[in-house]
Amino acid sequence: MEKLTMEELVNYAKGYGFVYQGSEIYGGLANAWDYGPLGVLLKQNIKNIWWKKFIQEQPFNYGLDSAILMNPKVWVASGHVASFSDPLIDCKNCKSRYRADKLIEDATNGEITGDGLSEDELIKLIKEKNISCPKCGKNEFTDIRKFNLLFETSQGVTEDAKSKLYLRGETAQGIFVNFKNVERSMRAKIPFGIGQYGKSFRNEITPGNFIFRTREFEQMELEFFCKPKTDLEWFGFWKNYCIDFLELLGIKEENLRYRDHTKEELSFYSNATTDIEYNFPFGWGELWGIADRTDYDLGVHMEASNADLRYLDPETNEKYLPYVIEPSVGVDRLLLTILCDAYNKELVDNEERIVLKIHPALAPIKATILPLVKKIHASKANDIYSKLSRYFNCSYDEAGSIGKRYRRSDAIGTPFAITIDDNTLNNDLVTVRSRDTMEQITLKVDELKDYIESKIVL
RNA sequence: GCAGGUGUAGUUUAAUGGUAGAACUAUAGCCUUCCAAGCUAUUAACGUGGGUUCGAUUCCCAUCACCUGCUCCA
Repeated sequence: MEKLTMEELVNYAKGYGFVYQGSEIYGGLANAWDYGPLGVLLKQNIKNIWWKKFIQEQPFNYGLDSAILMNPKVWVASGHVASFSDPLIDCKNCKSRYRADKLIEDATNGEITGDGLSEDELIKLIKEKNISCPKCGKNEFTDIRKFNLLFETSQGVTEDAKSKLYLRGETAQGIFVNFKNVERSMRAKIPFGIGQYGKSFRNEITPGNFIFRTREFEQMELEFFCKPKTDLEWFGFWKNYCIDFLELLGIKEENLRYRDHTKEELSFYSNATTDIEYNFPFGWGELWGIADRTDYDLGVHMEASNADLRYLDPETNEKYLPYVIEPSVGVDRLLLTILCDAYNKELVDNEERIVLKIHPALAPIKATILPLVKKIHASKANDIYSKLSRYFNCSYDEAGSIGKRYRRSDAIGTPFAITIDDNTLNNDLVTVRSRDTMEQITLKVDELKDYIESKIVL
């Protein structure tokens, strides 16, 4: 197959009800996308499988659903209010845009870092050092404009009572502030983890590439708390666990790569970070970041809130601030990855067939029920549909030739097509046709539920 | 945010200063006992807003959205 283009994928996603452009009839809203009937099912499946593998099947992990609106002090303490606002500066001549601190850093070959400097200080430095635009060489810059990556909103009904709030920029902070609650109420012992999924919001400077980078997005985050000095061991454990997870979902290995951050790249608080990248139609992009965040997050919250977030080890009576391993992934990115990876075009008898080869556990529709001849078999087919849809998402299709209906279900990744014919009316036997192999087997109607359930468990 | 490109049914496209033709898809019916068959009918489009003009989908301007590159990227 030729390399899939983003345009083709966007058309496909729209045409089959996975993802639509947001607010489309009003001309859209930049980088806003809505999930359609199949998209929402796929997304739910992704989240459920993540929850199953990262929470349900891990005896030491707990789930959480924290609020999107939090006390703004959380975001001050976490550093998001300060470092989420980049000091941006434009070249008046060629209109190129730079981050003022980066500009200084690059121009001085790293001798001077712009970290922690005020706007005035940055401007002063640029003038003093006679720093010029790397693109056109002129040194006429605009004033610094702050670009806060946190969305702001307000709470309170009257103007006076208005108080500024932020929409959360990540779900992780909701976990950190609940660390003690979970530890106490669940009698949790280190090491243990807290995971949740939910929406986050960032005023990205440059969103784009379909649902890869949007301003409203959904994350699945796990914060795993462990004893200091065991952090690198656990980092390795979760890194491998994430890689295994992607393999389990059937993501092709050749489309994945793992990039360990170098010392220079690491955030100042991080001991280790690995990016799992996927080869998207637009190039390699970060899918999953696994970071050893040390005790940075709990530390800043302990200091800012005055709450004692230390853990008392019941065996050694040591009191310490746990280290945190954070394997955190974007739901939308993972969904995009799954669509790109599973999208196939095949020639069958010189006719093109679109097949979405996703794992049956991810498939939005698990089985489609097809009466071979509408007039004769529709009633029986409806009975079977009612029966099976109690257990999983099914569809029913009586329009067009049987081959056309097979193709339609292939295109949305439905793993099984169940055909009802005279053999069903007389002997309770149905034909089950597989999406991937196009092979057919005959089953008793009563065996259908167990057969399909056995294939959709991960 | 900058530069370039694109914008006609769901998709792919045609033509035109006098409001648009098709193919595929879809829907309904006929036919049909297992891989996009056939026949009949039907729905459906000039991104939005201005301007020029008797008249604009077409020319001009603005805007919006998407694509590519740059920049950015917790």
